[in-house]
Amino acid sequence: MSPWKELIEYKNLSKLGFHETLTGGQCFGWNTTSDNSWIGSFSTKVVELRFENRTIFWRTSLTYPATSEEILEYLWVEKSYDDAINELPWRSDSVLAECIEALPGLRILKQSIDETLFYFLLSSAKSIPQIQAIGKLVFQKYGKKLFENIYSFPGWDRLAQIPERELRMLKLGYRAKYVAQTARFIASRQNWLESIMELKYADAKKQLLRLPGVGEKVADCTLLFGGNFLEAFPIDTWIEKSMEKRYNLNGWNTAQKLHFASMHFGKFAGLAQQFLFSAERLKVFKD
DNA sequence: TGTCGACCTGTGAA
DNA sequence: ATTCACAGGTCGA
Repeated sequence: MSPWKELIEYKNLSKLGFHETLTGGQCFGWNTTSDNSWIGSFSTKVVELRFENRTIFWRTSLTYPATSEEILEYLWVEKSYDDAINELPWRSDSVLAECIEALPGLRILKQSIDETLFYFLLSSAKSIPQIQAIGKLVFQKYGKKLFENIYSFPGWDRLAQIPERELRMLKLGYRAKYVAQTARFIASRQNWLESIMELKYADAKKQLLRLPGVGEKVADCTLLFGGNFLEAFPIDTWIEKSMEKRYNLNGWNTAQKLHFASMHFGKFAGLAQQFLFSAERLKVFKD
């Protein structure tokens, strides 16, 4: 590992918000190394981050290094994040205001779409630690070793060569079929997944829904966390409860809730979603 | 269009 | 020890 360096001093960031960003279920490749540090990888670059006195420090692997610019981009530490927060309707929405106040600096990471799709194909009826665990088994067996205990995403072309039964042995359960079939779909269409990012949100979502194992929720997670579509608003069980309880949307169906989210939260609805999700999960509200 | 059970497996509470 | 519900869902009837 390289020596520690200062990445940025960042006053609108809390340890909780940062921790939740890295381990709260939008990504699955980070592990805590101490009370205030985390190690993980993105795009085959290995990085350790530390949060201290409102400052982020970083160091990187010597064989798979990242630059500070790449880390800042991955973490969405840019003015556009502050602008996005500013555009959310927290001034007139006390629920959202409370979430943002409780989790300063919570953000959407800029992950790669292929790896993000893979993880969320595994996500149904699994807890966050389990998604992380079974994902890691696949990385370990078919990916490249980047660092002690850190392996790379094997890629869809590689996954397409693996029989479903072999994936089942890695504890994927019925998700093995989703991964195997999706891998074959993607591998047989050159540049199909990457080209989705050039589309408009609605069209990109429509394309992803063609994949086996990808329903509305997984499609939105993939687009929000892996495609930088910040208007995507994944509705999972937590958000479902949040919208019914906090916004009195009992009896509304999914399409109606999505419409509400789009109207009320606007083009950064996905960021709002992350605040609502984490606040609900971490029990920020007294109920 | 809306509802319901099956689908794998692990974990934690009763 | 054994059961049972539930876990950031999707699919097909």
